[in-house]
Amino acid sequence: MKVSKMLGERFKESPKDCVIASHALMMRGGYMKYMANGIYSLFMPTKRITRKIEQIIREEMDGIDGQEVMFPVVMPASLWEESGRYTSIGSEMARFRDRSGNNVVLGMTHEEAAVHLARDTAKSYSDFPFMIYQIQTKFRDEPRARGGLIRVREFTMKDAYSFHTSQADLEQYYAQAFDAYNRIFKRCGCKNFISVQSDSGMMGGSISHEFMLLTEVGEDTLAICDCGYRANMEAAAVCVENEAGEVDLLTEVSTPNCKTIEELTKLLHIDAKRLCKAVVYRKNADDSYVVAFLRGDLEINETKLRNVIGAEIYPATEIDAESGLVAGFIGPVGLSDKLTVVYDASLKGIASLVCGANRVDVHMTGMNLLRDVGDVAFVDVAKTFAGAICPNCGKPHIRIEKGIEIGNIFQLGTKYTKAMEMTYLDENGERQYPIMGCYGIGVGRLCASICQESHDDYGPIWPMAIAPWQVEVCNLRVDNPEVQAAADTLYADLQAMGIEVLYDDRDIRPGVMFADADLFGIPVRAIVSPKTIAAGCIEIAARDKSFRENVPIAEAAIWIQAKVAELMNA
RNA sequence: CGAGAUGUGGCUCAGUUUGGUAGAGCGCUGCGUUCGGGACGCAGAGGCCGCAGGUUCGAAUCCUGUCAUCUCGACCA
Repeated sequence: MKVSKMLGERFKESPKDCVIASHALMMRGGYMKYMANGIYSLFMPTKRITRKIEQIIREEMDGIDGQEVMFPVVMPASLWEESGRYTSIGSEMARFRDRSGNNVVLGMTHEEAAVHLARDTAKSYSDFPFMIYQIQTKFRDEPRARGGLIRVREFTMKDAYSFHTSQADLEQYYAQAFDAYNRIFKRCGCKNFISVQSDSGMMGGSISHEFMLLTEVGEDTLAICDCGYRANMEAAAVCVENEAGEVDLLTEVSTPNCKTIEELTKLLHIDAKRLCKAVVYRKNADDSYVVAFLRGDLEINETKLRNVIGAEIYPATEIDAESGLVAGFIGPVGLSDKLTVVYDASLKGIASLVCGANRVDVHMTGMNLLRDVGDVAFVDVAKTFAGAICPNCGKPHIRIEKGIEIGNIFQLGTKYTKAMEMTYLDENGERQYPIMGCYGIGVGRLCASICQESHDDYGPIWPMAIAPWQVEVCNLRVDNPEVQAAADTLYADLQAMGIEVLYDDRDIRPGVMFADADLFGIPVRAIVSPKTIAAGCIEIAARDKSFRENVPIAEAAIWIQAKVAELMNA
């Protein structure tokens, strides 16, 4: 490809709305064009990168016996009504009517379509297991797109669905998919990525993992321990150690205008770890109140709370008087039994707590949960924190990092096959529901994430395996016949060898050409210029500055070919 | 959906306080001089100042509404 013929423009200055490096560089480098919120067109270099990523994904999916299929983008609402998600999913799913007035949806995930495709053909246990996948456009009407291709509304995704006749078989395949994912990200050139335990969210199911590229600009927060424990903050279990302390009498104390943990600790001269803090939420469904009690120094993890309650909730900013709740003075003793109340395990084992007395300006000391409330069931709804005790090794070594979710795998179970009546006959002639797994990778997000991980101030540094081209030939002086001839020849020779070459054949100043080359981020650069041609050489340099050599013209193409091969296998 | 900020040629911005012929740099076109890290000179092209109302002799500038974008939060396979 000749740069002179390629559509796209590169800029010296970052577009003002770009906040993270990958977004700014991909806009500056002419990789994509903004069309609407979370919707972009991709220029040729990006399309070439994503095509390579898709090919790597394809090879690895085929490698674990995946069958590539294609599901529809537009699906009838009736299919989604079967699974119950037509109503359970909110406005992030785009819905409209076709010309006949039928409700249809734009696919944002394809479990329903996968079951629909498989349920009439896989009728015998001998048809199992199998995995089907596709690489296709998804539309999710996200409340807030950001970070360029990191979070968009329309994007390309590889989504895979496996079907099994036993949990053991699913788990065995899940492990294979896990390994395949590790290979995919490694082959794409990701360096700092890990897998973490995750919350299953709207997908349902039990066990799930997310693959995270560790980066400061990541949207997800992760709890990591040196022992190997890794979890998304949303799913991270919290363990705390409590000193029991002395049992004391339940006593009311006057605490005028003392509503916060900080004020209480100062007034009563106690550690926040001795406080029983109340956090109030309301259920989306009926606005009823949910009160969560936890240790004073901790915070609520709303995702875990949501899972424990089994309902959608929102923080209660204002509290109605008839609820019996007195903001700032809420305690477990004598609460209305109409409330949903949960106790976090962080309160366990403390003999004597300070809590609200459910009256204005009054707290209680000496509260003992077992004695004063009863044998409460403790749950885990606290948010983990740096220095928390690792649920795996028991040491206080949890650290918090940020990551971008580049892929995920779920053990779905029978949620969809049951809801949509997909059955098969087992060895005994009995009707059974297949067990499903699903596996996703966002292609554009992966591309942007790799840019985020691998760039400098001047542009992306694409790994060889996914670089839009393997080599860029810079013709530094088109007005010099010797240079022109050598550059033309090198371009032709490399192409004849099957190497992917971008040829900058423009009549521009060297500084501009170098700046653009940095933005192209192509791993190997051949610079043809009067400076080295006089000595019969072409300069060959790495985008990441790992090498820079003058190679005789006659050997340049072979030299480059070897270098490309070396970097492909790196 | 709440709070804040911003909308002026393709890009980055000035001009808005105090209303008076729409500006700069980069980019683009032509000519010339240059040529190893975003050169220089000359000559050009390109803008209903987000949109809609209003105030005024006169609005990019003041008022009202609205839309969009970004940030924080909410939300999010």
